[in-house]
Amino acid sequence: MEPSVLHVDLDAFFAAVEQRDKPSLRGKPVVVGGIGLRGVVSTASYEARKYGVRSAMSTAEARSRCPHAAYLWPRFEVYRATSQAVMAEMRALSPLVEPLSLDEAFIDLAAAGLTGLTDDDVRAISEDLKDSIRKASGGLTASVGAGTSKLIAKIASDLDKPDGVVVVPAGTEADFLAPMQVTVIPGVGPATAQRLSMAGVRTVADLQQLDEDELVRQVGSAHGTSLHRLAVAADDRPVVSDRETKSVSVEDTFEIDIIDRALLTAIADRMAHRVSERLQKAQLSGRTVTLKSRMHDFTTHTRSSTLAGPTDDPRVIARVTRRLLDDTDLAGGIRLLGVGVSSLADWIQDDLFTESEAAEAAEAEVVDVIEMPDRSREQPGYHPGQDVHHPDHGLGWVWGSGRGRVTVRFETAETPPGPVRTFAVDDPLLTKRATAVAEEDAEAETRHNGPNE
DNA sequence: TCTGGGGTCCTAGGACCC
DNA sequence: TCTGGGGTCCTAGGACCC
Repeated sequence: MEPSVLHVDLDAFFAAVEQRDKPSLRGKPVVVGGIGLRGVVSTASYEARKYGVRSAMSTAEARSRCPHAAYLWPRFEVYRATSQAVMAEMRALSPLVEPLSLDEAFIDLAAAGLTGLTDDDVRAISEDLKDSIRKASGGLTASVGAGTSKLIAKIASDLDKPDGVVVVPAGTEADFLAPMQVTVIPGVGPATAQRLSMAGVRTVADLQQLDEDELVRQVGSAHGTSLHRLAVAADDRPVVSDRETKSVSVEDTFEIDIIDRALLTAIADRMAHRVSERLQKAQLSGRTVTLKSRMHDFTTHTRSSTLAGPTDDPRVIARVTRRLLDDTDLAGGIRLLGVGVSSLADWIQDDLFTESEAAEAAEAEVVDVIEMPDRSREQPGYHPGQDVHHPDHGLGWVWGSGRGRVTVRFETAETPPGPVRTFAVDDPLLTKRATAVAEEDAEAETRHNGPNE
Protein backbone atom coordinates (compact mmCIF):
# COMPACT_ATOMS: atom_id res chain seq x y z
CA MET A 1 0.00 0.00 0.00
CA GLU A 2 0.99 3.56 -0.67
CA PRO A 3 -0.76 6.92 -0.38
CA SER A 4 -2.09 6.99 -3.94
CA VAL A 5 -5.42 8.78 -3.38
CA LEU A 6 -5.29 12.58 -3.50
CA HIS A 7 -7.97 14.95 -2.31
CA VAL A 8 -7.69 18.42 -3.81
CA ASP A 9 -9.60 21.33 -2.28
CA LEU A 10 -9.44 24.85 -3.72
CA ASP A 11 -8.97 27.44 -0.95
CA ALA A 12 -11.97 29.73 -0.31
CA PHE A 13 -12.85 29.10 -3.93
CA PHE A 14 -15.68 31.55 -4.70
CA ALA A 15 -14.04 34.38 -2.77
CA ALA A 16 -10.64 33.65 -4.34
CA VAL A 17 -12.13 33.90 -7.84
CA GLU A 18 -13.66 37.28 -6.96
CA GLN A 19 -10.30 38.52 -5.64
CA ARG A 20 -8.59 37.23 -8.77
CA ASP A 21 -10.99 39.13 -11.03
CA LYS A 22 -11.11 42.33 -8.99
CA PRO A 23 -7.66 43.36 -7.70
CA SER A 24 -9.14 45.95 -5.33
CA LEU A 25 -10.59 43.05 -3.29
CA ARG A 26 -7.22 41.35 -2.78
CA GLY A 27 -6.10 41.27 0.84
CA LYS A 28 -9.56 42.38 1.94
CA PRO A 29 -12.48 40.52 3.54
CA VAL A 30 -14.81 39.16 0.85
CA VAL A 31 -18.05 37.30 1.50
CA VAL A 32 -19.80 35.46 -1.36
CA GLY A 33 -23.34 34.21 -0.88
CA GLY A 34 -26.97 35.24 -0.64
CA ILE A 35 -27.06 38.98 -0.14
CA GLY A 36 -30.80 39.24 0.47
CA LEU A 37 -32.67 39.32 3.76
CA ARG A 38 -32.56 35.55 4.16
CA GLY A 39 -29.22 34.84 2.56
CA VAL A 40 -26.40 32.68 3.89
CA VAL A 41 -22.66 32.76 3.31
CA SER A 42 -21.30 30.39 0.66
CA THR A 43 -17.63 31.30 1.04
CA ALA A 44 -15.69 33.81 3.11
CA SER A 45 -12.15 34.88 2.16
CA TYR A 46 -9.48 34.17 4.77
CA GLU A 47 -9.46 37.88 5.65
CA ALA A 48 -13.19 37.64 6.48
CA ARG A 49 -12.72 34.41 8.45
CA LYS A 50 -10.55 36.35 10.92
CA TYR A 51 -13.76 38.08 11.97
CA GLY A 52 -15.52 34.77 12.54
CA VAL A 53 -17.42 34.71 9.25
CA ARG A 54 -18.08 31.11 8.19
CA SER A 55 -19.82 29.19 5.42
CA ALA A 56 -23.54 28.55 6.05
CA MET A 57 -23.74 31.46 8.48
CA SER A 58 -26.62 33.87 7.82
CA THR A 59 -25.47 36.92 5.92
CA ALA A 60 -27.11 39.06 8.60
CA GLU A 61 -24.75 37.64 11.20
CA ALA A 62 -21.77 37.96 8.86
CA ARG A 63 -22.59 41.65 8.34
CA SER A 64 -22.67 42.26 12.06
CA ARG A 65 -19.33 40.49 12.53
CA CYS A 66 -17.61 42.07 9.55
CA PRO A 67 -19.50 45.15 8.29
CA HIS A 68 -16.66 46.38 6.11
CA ALA A 69 -16.36 43.21 4.00
CA ALA A 70 -17.38 43.19 0.34
CA TYR A 71 -20.66 41.24 -0.02
CA LEU A 72 -21.10 39.64 -3.43
CA TRP A 73 -23.65 37.44 -5.16
CA PRO A 74 -22.07 34.22 -6.52
CA ARG A 75 -21.16 34.17 -10.24
CA PHE A 76 -21.59 30.47 -10.91
CA GLU A 77 -20.77 30.60 -14.63
CA VAL A 78 -17.35 32.05 -13.82
CA TYR A 79 -16.74 29.48 -11.06
CA ARG A 80 -17.79 26.68 -13.39
CA ALA A 81 -15.37 27.77 -16.08
CA THR A 82 -12.50 28.06 -13.60
CA SER A 83 -13.41 24.70 -12.10
CA GLN A 84 -13.27 23.06 -15.52
CA ALA A 85 -9.79 24.45 -16.13
CA VAL A 86 -8.64 23.10 -12.76
CA MET A 87 -10.23 19.67 -13.28
CA ALA A 88 -8.49 19.50 -16.66
CA GLU A 89 -5.13 19.81 -14.87
CA MET A 90 -6.09 16.94 -12.59
CA ARG A 91 -7.13 14.79 -15.55
CA ALA A 92 -3.76 15.51 -17.13
CA LEU A 93 -2.25 13.85 -14.06
CA SER A 94 -4.61 10.86 -13.93
CA PRO A 95 -7.60 9.70 -15.96
CA LEU A 96 -9.41 8.77 -12.74
CA VAL A 97 -10.74 12.00 -11.21
CA GLU A 98 -13.92 12.21 -9.11
CA PRO A 99 -15.23 15.77 -8.70
CA LEU A 100 -17.26 16.25 -5.50
CA SER A 101 -18.25 19.84 -6.26
CA LEU A 102 -16.86 22.79 -8.21
CA ASP A 103 -13.91 23.11 -5.82
CA GLU A 104 -13.07 19.55 -4.73
CA ALA A 105 -12.02 16.27 -6.28
CA PHE A 106 -10.40 12.92 -5.60
CA ILE A 107 -7.61 11.69 -7.86
CA ASP A 108 -6.47 8.07 -8.11
CA LEU A 109 -2.75 8.02 -8.92
CA ALA A 110 -2.59 4.25 -9.36
CA ALA A 111 -5.00 4.52 -12.28
CA ALA A 112 -2.37 6.68 -13.99
CA GLY A 113 0.19 3.92 -13.62
CA LEU A 114 1.88 5.84 -10.82
CA THR A 115 2.80 2.98 -8.48
CA GLY A 116 5.65 2.19 -6.15
CA LEU A 117 5.70 5.81 -5.01
CA THR A 118 7.43 6.96 -1.85
CA ASP A 119 5.81 9.56 0.41
CA ASP A 120 8.23 12.12 -1.00
CA ASP A 121 7.23 11.21 -4.56
CA VAL A 122 3.58 11.81 -3.64
CA ARG A 123 4.48 15.12 -2.02
CA ALA A 124 6.36 16.22 -5.15
CA ILE A 125 3.46 15.20 -7.41
CA SER A 126 1.10 17.19 -5.19
CA GLU A 127 3.29 20.29 -5.30
CA ASP A 128 3.54 20.04 -9.09
CA LEU A 129 -0.23 19.73 -9.34
CA LYS A 130 -0.70 22.81 -7.17
CA ASP A 131 1.63 24.73 -9.49
CA SER A 132 -0.25 23.74 -12.60
CA ILE A 133 -3.58 24.54 -10.92
CA ARG A 134 -2.25 27.98 -10.01
CA LYS A 135 -1.21 28.62 -13.59
CA ALA A 136 -4.41 27.27 -15.13
CA SER A 137 -6.70 29.18 -12.80
CA GLY A 138 -5.07 32.58 -12.79
CA GLY A 139 -3.44 32.27 -9.41
CA LEU A 140 -5.72 30.16 -7.22
CA THR A 141 -4.24 28.04 -4.44
CA ALA A 142 -5.29 24.53 -3.49
CA SER A 143 -4.75 22.27 -0.52
CA VAL A 144 -3.93 18.62 -1.14
CA GLY A 145 -4.26 15.58 1.11
CA ALA A 146 -2.80 12.21 0.21
CA GLY A 147 -3.49 8.83 1.75
CA THR A 148 -4.28 5.20 1.08
CA SER A 149 -8.02 5.92 0.95
CA LYS A 150 -10.57 8.65 0.26
CA LEU A 151 -11.22 9.05 3.96
CA ILE A 152 -7.59 9.76 4.83
CA ALA A 153 -6.95 11.98 1.80
CA LYS A 154 -10.05 14.04 2.53
CA ILE A 155 -9.20 14.58 6.19
CA ALA A 156 -5.55 15.29 5.37
CA SER A 157 -6.35 18.05 2.86
CA ASP A 158 -8.00 20.01 5.64
CA LEU A 159 -5.03 19.97 8.02
CA ASP A 160 -2.75 22.52 6.36
CA LYS A 161 -5.09 24.99 4.68
CA PRO A 162 -4.60 27.14 2.75
CA ASP A 163 -2.02 26.15 0.14
CA GLY A 164 -0.76 23.05 1.97
CA VAL A 165 0.15 19.45 1.26
CA VAL A 166 -0.29 16.65 3.82
CA VAL A 167 0.79 13.10 3.02
CA VAL A 168 -0.27 10.41 5.49
CA PRO A 169 2.17 7.46 5.30
CA ALA A 170 0.67 4.03 4.70
CA GLY A 171 0.22 2.06 7.90
CA THR A 172 -0.21 5.07 10.16
CA GLU A 173 -3.88 5.75 9.35
CA ALA A 174 -5.60 4.48 12.49
CA ASP A 175 -3.15 6.32 14.75
CA PHE A 176 -3.53 9.43 12.57
CA LEU A 177 -7.30 9.41 13.16
CA ALA A 178 -7.36 8.34 16.81
CA PRO A 179 -6.89 11.72 18.55
CA MET A 180 -9.32 13.58 16.28
CA GLN A 181 -12.93 14.51 17.05
CA VAL A 182 -15.49 12.11 15.54
CA THR A 183 -16.86 15.01 13.51
CA VAL A 184 -13.81 14.90 11.21
CA ILE A 185 -15.32 11.79 9.64
CA PRO A 186 -17.44 12.84 6.67
CA GLY A 187 -21.01 11.80 7.43
CA VAL A 188 -20.78 12.58 11.14
CA GLY A 189 -22.74 15.78 11.56
CA PRO A 190 -24.35 17.42 14.59
CA ALA A 191 -27.11 14.81 15.06
CA THR A 192 -24.75 11.82 14.93
CA ALA A 193 -22.16 13.59 17.09
CA GLN A 194 -24.87 14.21 19.69
CA ARG A 195 -25.89 10.55 19.78
CA LEU A 196 -22.29 9.41 19.96
CA SER A 197 -21.49 11.79 22.79
CA MET A 198 -24.38 10.33 24.78
CA ALA A 199 -22.59 6.98 24.41
CA GLY A 200 -19.43 8.65 25.70
CA VAL A 201 -17.81 8.89 22.26
CA ARG A 202 -16.06 12.14 21.36
CA THR A 203 -12.84 11.15 19.60
CA VAL A 204 -12.15 8.59 16.92
CA ALA A 205 -10.20 6.65 19.57
CA ASP A 206 -13.43 6.39 21.60
CA LEU A 207 -15.19 5.21 18.45
CA GLN A 208 -12.53 2.58 17.81
CA GLN A 209 -13.33 1.07 21.25
CA LEU A 210 -17.10 0.95 20.66
CA ASP A 211 -18.74 -2.38 19.86
CA GLU A 212 -20.27 -2.54 16.37
CA ASP A 213 -23.67 -3.72 17.62
CA GLU A 214 -23.77 -0.85 20.10
CA LEU A 215 -22.88 1.60 17.32
CA VAL A 216 -25.62 0.23 15.07
CA ARG A 217 -28.10 0.62 17.93
CA GLN A 218 -27.08 4.26 18.33
CA VAL A 219 -26.98 5.47 14.73
CA GLY A 220 -28.71 2.84 12.60
CA SER A 221 -27.62 -0.08 10.48
CA ALA A 222 -25.99 1.47 7.43
CA HIS A 223 -24.38 4.37 9.24
CA GLY A 224 -23.24 2.20 12.15
CA THR A 225 -21.49 -0.47 10.10
CA SER A 226 -19.75 2.05 7.86
CA LEU A 227 -18.67 4.18 10.83
CA HIS A 228 -17.29 1.14 12.62
CA ARG A 229 -15.00 0.51 9.68
CA LEU A 230 -14.06 4.12 8.99
CA ALA A 231 -12.98 4.57 12.63
CA VAL A 232 -10.11 2.15 12.02
CA ALA A 233 -9.45 3.67 8.59
CA ALA A 234 -10.88 0.63 6.79
CA ASP A 235 -12.10 2.37 3.64
CA ASP A 236 -12.10 0.62 0.28
CA ARG A 237 -14.45 2.99 -1.56
CA PRO A 238 -13.07 3.40 -5.07
CA VAL A 239 -12.52 6.71 -6.84
CA VAL A 240 -15.34 6.87 -9.41
CA SER A 241 -15.18 9.31 -12.30
CA ASP A 242 -18.69 9.38 -13.73
CA ARG A 243 -21.47 9.41 -11.22
CA GLU A 244 -25.03 9.32 -12.49
CA THR A 245 -27.40 12.17 -11.72
CA LYS A 246 -30.21 10.95 -9.47
CA SER A 247 -32.43 14.01 -9.32
CA VAL A 248 -32.84 17.53 -10.67
CA SER A 249 -34.47 20.26 -8.63
CA VAL A 250 -35.06 23.98 -8.31
CA GLU A 251 -35.97 25.85 -5.14
CA ASP A 252 -36.33 29.39 -3.92
CA THR A 253 -36.56 31.05 -0.53
CA PHE A 254 -38.74 34.15 -0.54
CA GLU A 255 -37.76 37.41 1.12
CA ILE A 256 -41.16 37.40 2.82
CA ASP A 257 -43.41 34.41 3.55
CA ILE A 258 -46.12 33.93 0.95
CA ILE A 259 -49.70 32.85 1.68
CA ASP A 260 -51.35 33.81 -1.61
CA ARG A 261 -52.20 30.51 -3.31
CA ALA A 262 -52.48 32.01 -6.79
CA LEU A 263 -49.04 33.57 -6.49
CA LEU A 264 -47.53 30.31 -5.24
CA THR A 265 -49.17 28.44 -8.09
CA ALA A 266 -47.60 30.82 -10.60
CA ILE A 267 -44.19 30.44 -8.92
CA ALA A 268 -44.48 26.65 -8.82
CA ASP A 269 -45.38 26.69 -12.48
CA ARG A 270 -42.25 28.64 -13.40
CA MET A 271 -40.14 26.28 -11.30
CA ALA A 272 -41.63 23.28 -13.09
CA HIS A 273 -40.60 24.84 -16.39
CA ARG A 274 -37.07 25.51 -15.14
CA VAL A 275 -36.69 21.90 -13.99
CA SER A 276 -37.94 20.73 -17.35
CA GLU A 277 -35.39 22.90 -19.18
CA ARG A 278 -32.57 21.49 -17.12
CA LEU A 279 -33.77 17.92 -17.67
CA GLN A 280 -33.93 18.49 -21.41
CA LYS A 281 -30.49 20.08 -21.50
CA ALA A 282 -29.09 17.03 -19.70
CA GLN A 283 -31.13 14.68 -21.88
CA LEU A 284 -32.84 13.23 -18.84
CA SER A 285 -36.42 12.50 -17.94
CA GLY A 286 -37.95 11.28 -14.71
CA ARG A 287 -41.02 9.63 -13.25
CA THR A 288 -41.31 11.20 -9.79
CA VAL A 289 -42.25 14.83 -9.30
CA THR A 290 -41.68 16.29 -5.82
CA LEU A 291 -42.95 19.54 -4.37
CA LYS A 292 -41.02 20.86 -1.38
CA SER A 293 -42.46 23.48 0.92
CA ARG A 294 -40.82 25.09 3.90
CA MET A 295 -43.28 26.71 6.27
CA HIS A 296 -42.95 29.96 8.21
CA ASP A 297 -41.67 27.97 11.21
CA PHE A 298 -39.00 26.22 9.09
CA THR A 299 -40.73 22.84 9.15
CA THR A 300 -40.28 21.23 5.75
CA HIS A 301 -42.72 19.03 3.87
CA THR A 302 -42.45 17.11 0.64
CA ARG A 303 -45.26 15.79 -1.54
CA SER A 304 -44.43 13.52 -4.42
CA SER A 305 -46.20 11.70 -7.20
CA THR A 306 -44.82 9.02 -9.49
CA LEU A 307 -45.91 8.71 -13.12
CA ALA A 308 -46.12 5.45 -15.04
CA GLY A 309 -43.42 6.64 -17.45
CA PRO A 310 -40.66 9.25 -17.44
CA THR A 311 -41.24 12.76 -18.68
CA ASP A 312 -39.36 16.00 -19.24
CA ASP A 313 -42.45 17.81 -20.50
CA PRO A 314 -42.96 21.15 -18.72
CA ARG A 315 -46.75 20.82 -18.96
CA VAL A 316 -46.74 17.43 -17.25
CA ILE A 317 -44.36 18.51 -14.52
CA ALA A 318 -46.32 21.72 -13.97
CA ARG A 319 -49.62 19.89 -13.81
CA VAL A 320 -48.42 17.38 -11.24
CA THR A 321 -46.75 20.19 -9.29
CA ARG A 322 -49.99 22.14 -9.21
CA ARG A 323 -51.88 19.13 -7.90
CA LEU A 324 -49.32 18.60 -5.16
CA LEU A 325 -49.52 22.28 -4.22
CA ASP A 326 -53.32 22.00 -4.05
CA ASP A 327 -52.78 19.35 -1.35
CA THR A 328 -50.56 21.68 0.67
CA ASP A 329 -51.81 23.67 3.65
CA LEU A 330 -50.54 27.25 3.37
CA ALA A 331 -51.67 28.40 6.78
CA GLY A 332 -49.09 30.72 8.31
CA GLY A 333 -47.27 31.24 5.04
CA ILE A 334 -44.48 29.55 3.11
CA ARG A 335 -40.84 30.67 3.07
CA LEU A 336 -39.52 28.23 0.46
CA LEU A 337 -40.95 26.36 -2.48
CA GLY A 338 -39.14 23.78 -4.58
CA VAL A 339 -39.85 21.44 -7.49
CA GLY A 340 -37.80 18.36 -8.25
CA VAL A 341 -37.82 15.36 -10.56
CA SER A 342 -36.27 11.99 -9.65
CA SER A 343 -36.41 8.31 -10.70
CA LEU A 344 -34.48 9.47 -13.75
CA ALA A 345 -34.05 7.63 -17.02
CA ASP A 346 -31.18 8.57 -19.30
CA TRP A 347 -33.11 8.17 -22.50
CA ILE A 348 -35.26 10.85 -24.02
CA GLN A 349 -38.92 10.15 -24.39
CA ASP A 350 -40.08 9.56 -27.92
CA ASP A 351 -42.84 12.14 -27.77
CA LEU A 352 -40.14 14.66 -28.56
CA PHE A 353 -40.59 13.39 -32.10
CA THR A 354 -43.65 13.96 -34.14
CA GLU A 355 -45.51 10.83 -35.15
CA SER A 356 -44.31 11.10 -38.75
CA GLU A 357 -40.68 11.47 -37.61
CA ALA A 358 -41.13 8.41 -35.41
CA ALA A 359 -42.53 6.49 -38.37
CA GLU A 360 -39.57 7.57 -40.50
CA ALA A 361 -37.13 6.47 -37.80
CA ALA A 362 -38.82 3.09 -37.57
CA GLU A 363 -38.60 2.64 -41.34
CA ALA A 364 -34.92 3.49 -41.30
CA GLU A 365 -34.38 0.56 -38.88
CA VAL A 366 -32.43 2.63 -36.39
CA VAL A 367 -30.75 0.19 -34.03
CA ASP A 368 -31.02 2.58 -31.09
CA VAL A 369 -34.76 2.50 -31.28
CA ILE A 370 -34.82 -1.27 -31.06
CA GLU A 371 -32.45 -1.27 -28.10
CA MET A 372 -34.41 1.23 -26.08
CA PRO A 373 -35.62 -0.58 -22.95
CA ASP A 374 -39.10 -0.34 -21.45
CA ARG A 375 -40.35 1.97 -24.17
CA SER A 376 -41.55 -1.16 -25.92
CA ARG A 377 -44.12 -1.59 -23.18
CA GLU A 378 -45.49 1.87 -23.69
CA GLN A 379 -48.25 2.21 -26.27
CA PRO A 380 -47.30 4.08 -29.45
CA GLY A 381 -49.20 7.32 -29.69
CA TYR A 382 -49.72 7.67 -25.96
CA HIS A 383 -47.38 9.29 -23.48
CA PRO A 384 -47.72 10.51 -19.89
CA GLY A 385 -49.38 13.90 -19.62
CA GLN A 386 -51.05 13.74 -22.99
CA ASP A 387 -54.52 15.25 -23.00
CA VAL A 388 -57.37 12.96 -23.97
CA HIS A 389 -61.14 13.04 -24.07
CA HIS A 390 -63.77 10.40 -23.39
CA PRO A 391 -67.49 11.11 -23.97
CA ASP A 392 -68.52 9.40 -20.70
CA HIS A 393 -65.85 10.90 -18.46
CA GLY A 394 -64.83 14.21 -20.04
CA LEU A 395 -61.33 15.64 -20.27
CA GLY A 396 -58.38 13.78 -18.79
CA TRP A 397 -54.74 13.10 -19.23
CA VAL A 398 -52.66 9.99 -19.70
CA TRP A 399 -51.10 8.67 -16.52
CA GLY A 400 -49.37 5.75 -18.17
CA SER A 401 -49.77 3.04 -20.76
CA GLY A 402 -48.62 -0.46 -21.50
CA ARG A 403 -49.76 -3.99 -22.39
CA GLY A 404 -52.44 -2.71 -24.72
CA ARG A 405 -54.02 -0.44 -22.15
CA VAL A 406 -54.03 3.27 -21.42
CA THR A 407 -54.57 4.65 -17.93
CA VAL A 408 -56.23 8.05 -17.79
CA ARG A 409 -56.69 10.45 -14.91
CA PHE A 410 -59.80 12.58 -15.33
CA GLU A 411 -59.77 16.07 -13.99
CA THR A 412 -63.03 16.87 -12.27
CA ALA A 413 -64.02 19.71 -10.01
CA GLU A 414 -64.80 17.42 -7.05
CA THR A 415 -61.39 15.97 -6.18
CA PRO A 416 -57.83 16.38 -6.87
CA PRO A 417 -56.37 13.83 -7.88
CA GLY A 418 -59.53 12.85 -9.76
CA PRO A 419 -60.66 9.37 -10.82
CA VAL A 420 -58.44 7.02 -12.78
CA ARG A 421 -59.76 4.77 -15.50
CA THR A 422 -58.14 2.30 -17.83
CA PHE A 423 -59.07 1.73 -21.47
CA ALA A 424 -58.03 -0.55 -24.26
CA VAL A 425 -55.49 1.21 -26.44
CA ASP A 426 -57.80 0.94 -29.45
CA ASP A 427 -60.94 2.14 -27.61
CA PRO A 428 -62.68 4.24 -30.29
CA LEU A 429 -64.27 6.54 -27.69
CA LEU A 430 -60.91 7.68 -26.33
CA THR A 431 -59.60 10.59 -28.41
CA LYS A 432 -56.29 12.43 -28.24
CA ARG A 433 -56.19 16.16 -27.79
CA ALA A 434 -52.43 16.81 -27.95
CA THR A 435 -52.64 19.21 -30.88
CA ALA A 436 -55.25 21.42 -29.28
CA VAL A 437 -53.17 21.82 -26.14
CA ALA A 438 -49.96 22.54 -28.04
CA GLU A 439 -51.77 25.29 -29.90
CA GLU A 440 -53.19 26.69 -26.69
CA ASP A 441 -49.70 26.80 -25.20
CA ALA A 442 -48.24 28.49 -28.28
CA GLU A 443 -51.01 31.01 -28.07
CA ALA A 444 -50.36 31.68 -24.41
CA GLU A 445 -46.66 32.14 -25.16
CA THR A 446 -47.44 34.67 -27.87
CA ARG A 447 -49.76 36.62 -25.60
CA HIS A 448 -47.15 36.63 -22.89
CA ASN A 449 -44.08 37.51 -24.92
CA GLY A 450 -45.64 39.50 -27.67
CA PRO A 451 -45.38 38.48 -31.34
CA ASN A 452 -42.03 37.29 -32.63
CA GLU A 453 -39.95 39.68 -34.69
C1' DT B 1 -27.78 35.99 14.11
C1' DC B 2 -32.80 33.02 12.44
C1' DT B 3 -31.40 29.26 9.22
C1' DG B 4 -29.36 29.01 0.67
C1' DG B 5 -29.51 25.91 -3.15
C1' DG B 6 -27.94 21.98 -5.20
C1' DG B 7 -27.50 17.39 -4.30
C1' DT B 8 -26.84 12.17 -1.97
C1' DC B 9 -28.10 8.38 1.00
C1' DC B 10 -30.88 6.10 4.59
C1' DT B 11 -35.10 4.70 7.24
C1' DA B 12 -39.69 3.34 8.02
C1' DG B 13 -44.33 2.27 6.98
C1' DG B 14 -47.93 0.82 3.88
C1' DA B 15 -49.56 -1.29 -0.44
C1' DC B 16 -49.38 -5.08 -3.17
C1' DC B 17 -47.91 -9.52 -4.96
C1' DC B 18 -46.46 -14.25 -4.54
C1' DT C 1 -61.39 -17.83 6.80
C1' DC C 2 -57.07 -17.02 8.96
C1' DT C 3 -52.33 -16.41 8.79
C1' DG C 4 -47.30 -16.29 7.21
C1' DG C 5 -42.96 -13.95 5.29
C1' DG C 6 -40.28 -11.86 1.59
C1' DG C 7 -39.63 -8.62 -2.09
C1' DT C 8 -40.56 -4.43 -4.48
C1' DC C 9 -42.44 0.01 -5.10
C1' DC C 10 -43.95 4.34 -3.34
C1' DT C 11 -44.09 8.17 -0.03
C1' DA C 12 -42.32 11.23 3.70
C1' DG C 13 -38.89 12.78 6.46
C1' DG C 14 -34.24 13.46 8.09
C1' DA C 15 -29.11 13.70 8.19
C1' DC C 16 -25.45 15.23 5.74
C1' DC C 17 -22.19 17.44 2.22
C1' DC C 18 -20.26 21.55 -0.42
